[in-house]
Amino acid sequence: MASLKYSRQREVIKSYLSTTDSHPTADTVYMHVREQFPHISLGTVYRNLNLLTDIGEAIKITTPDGAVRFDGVTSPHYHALCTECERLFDLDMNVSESIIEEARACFPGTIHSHSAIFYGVCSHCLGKKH
Amino acid sequence: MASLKYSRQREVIKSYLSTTDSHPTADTVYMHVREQFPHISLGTVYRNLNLLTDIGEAIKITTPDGAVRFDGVTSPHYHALCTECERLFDLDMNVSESIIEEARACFPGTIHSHSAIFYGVCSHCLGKKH
DNA sequence: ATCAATTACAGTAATAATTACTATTATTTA
DNA sequence: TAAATAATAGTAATTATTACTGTAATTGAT
Repeated sequence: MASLKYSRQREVIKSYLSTTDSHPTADTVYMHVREQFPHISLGTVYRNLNLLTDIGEAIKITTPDGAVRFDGVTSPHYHALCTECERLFDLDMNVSESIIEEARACFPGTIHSHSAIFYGVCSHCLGKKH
Repeated sequence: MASLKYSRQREVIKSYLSTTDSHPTADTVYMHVREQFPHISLGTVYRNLNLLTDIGEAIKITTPDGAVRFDGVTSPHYHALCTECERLFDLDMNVSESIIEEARACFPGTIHSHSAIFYGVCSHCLGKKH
């Protein structure tokens, strides 16, 4: 019960997420999806983004400035945030097993996952200086 | 110019942060600080928490559910979030240098810092089960 | 100590992001 | 094809945070 029903809106949202690596916010998703679905409502975008996150077909990333962004790449990976342009990048880097072991060793409980964000300046912004 | 002026309110906020490791939200800080300062306004709490963060006397941590929490411990450290009770813990664990090196190796830009949160179940919640 | 300049405050209004609600529409099941 | 269920659009409500404004506190110089 409470089974998932197909919806064209959700498919468009999913497909948009799968074609971008820009880690869009809900509002950005809304703007893009409206091109194919002019009458979609922002609430529908929110509901589906959260739903996709719940069923593991998207990842929700909250950056320190409070912005909530979505990622269609669901395999565990780290991110880099450019502190100049606020762009968020996927890092093509293995998730560290040793850091999990270390964390487990110093936390009196269980640890099942972790996330990390690296802060820096992207090559694009480095090029811009001077 | 725009120099910092003493305020008793800010001192009380700072002192509260220094005596707790509960990583309170702005609202929680507000509630506690009001015991000593019944007429303090929530805006003052927000302004000072952000100010303290800006001058490096506090750290702002945003958890995936969007909650913004503050930490009076300003030395770099990792956190563990209990997914049952939502409590946030400081991890007494060295910040990994190797993970920074790895990240630098695969990001075409500079990296100056990073943060990590581990997700799991704390000992208190583990004890509660069954 | 007093005064002028500046910063901070309390209290309130405004904003922004997200969620909740409701009547209607689309999808699924039988 | 009809009944049951879930999803939608559109709107209202909620929550967290910031902005505004007149007053109060702090500072630095006389």
